[in-house]
Amino acid sequence: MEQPAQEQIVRFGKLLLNWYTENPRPMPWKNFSDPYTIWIAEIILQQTRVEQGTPYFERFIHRFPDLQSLATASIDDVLVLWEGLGYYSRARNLHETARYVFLELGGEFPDTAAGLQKLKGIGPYTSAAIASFAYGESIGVVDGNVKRVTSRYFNIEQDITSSRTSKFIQDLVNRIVQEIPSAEFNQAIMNFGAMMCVPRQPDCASCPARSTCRAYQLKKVDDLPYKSGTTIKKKRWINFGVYVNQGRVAMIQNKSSNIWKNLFIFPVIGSEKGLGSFLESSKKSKAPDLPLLGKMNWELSHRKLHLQFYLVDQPPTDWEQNGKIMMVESKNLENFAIPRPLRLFLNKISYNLSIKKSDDQ
DNA sequence: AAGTCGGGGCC
DNA sequence: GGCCCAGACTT
Repeated sequence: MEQPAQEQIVRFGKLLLNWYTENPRPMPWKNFSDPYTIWIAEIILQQTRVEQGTPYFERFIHRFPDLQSLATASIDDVLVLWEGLGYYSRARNLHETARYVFLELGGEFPDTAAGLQKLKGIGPYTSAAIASFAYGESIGVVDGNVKRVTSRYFNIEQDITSSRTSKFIQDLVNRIVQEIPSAEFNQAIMNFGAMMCVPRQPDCASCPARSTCRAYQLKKVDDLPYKSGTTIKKKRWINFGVYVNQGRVAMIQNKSSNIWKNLFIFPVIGSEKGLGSFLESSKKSKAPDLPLLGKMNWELSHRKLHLQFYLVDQPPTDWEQNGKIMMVESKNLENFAIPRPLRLFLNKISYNLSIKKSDDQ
């Protein structure tokens, strides 16, 4: 496919810019222009809706207001703030990059997209976002919004998950920001995708771009963007051992799997290797002969987990699972980063924990 | 290019 | 139940 003509992309850019001027969308990180704050916001927003990420951004900036505060913090403290947001490697890379920029680069971020993209956790999208918003570089962002809006407006029929299509769209928006201020255009097209050109049932009747939108003219709005088939989620079964004593709960930091890496979990029953061995095989292990406290199904982006929680009545001396088991006071659990399903389970049994504790006293 | 990384909201 | 979200990294 060939790039659209110059006058087409300029018209497109001006349409979106006009729409953006009349439809502002206040977001807390727009009050900042420094690369650190913009970087934090963009990492939090990766694969995350603005509504979901906003409270995390507020808490994060309050706790780590500048590069030094983040670079000198522990990864466990960062993960506590990240709990519930998912994709925890983002927090790990965030912390590592903060330390690198603070210690090795003298606290100064690279001021170009190419330089920024060398940092861990910063890819094509985030480097372009920081470079345009913080430094005014003429480079376009390509995220899910941009792929959807451009594929519809210009009738791009190629699979948007392919790298060739991403490059085509990157070249397209890069041409636009040669003519139009990059920061404004990037903000405009993402807001336009999130508020007007939405994935399902967009309100094309009130869209200011419909008269020149190719998908609208061809009645293909519902068919674009095109995406190749999705992979099925594999099932996994995991049995956790819940050991409670004097109001304390046995927890262990997960080092054996990339899922929930460095978060704190219950020790896993039936494997000395911990969580990782269960996530490798699809076998449904034999149910242990123990009291079942609860069951829970939990879906990740690529796994369907069947979680079972068993009550264990003996100290977990033989559960050395690539880490050290610690007895955490129930009151202190909030200071640990814990996966969502386990946190929900803990909240459900917290009443029993306190009962147990008062019984012992 | 395909698989791996979370969790929530919407239909 | 499937899809999408201000994606990046690994294989």
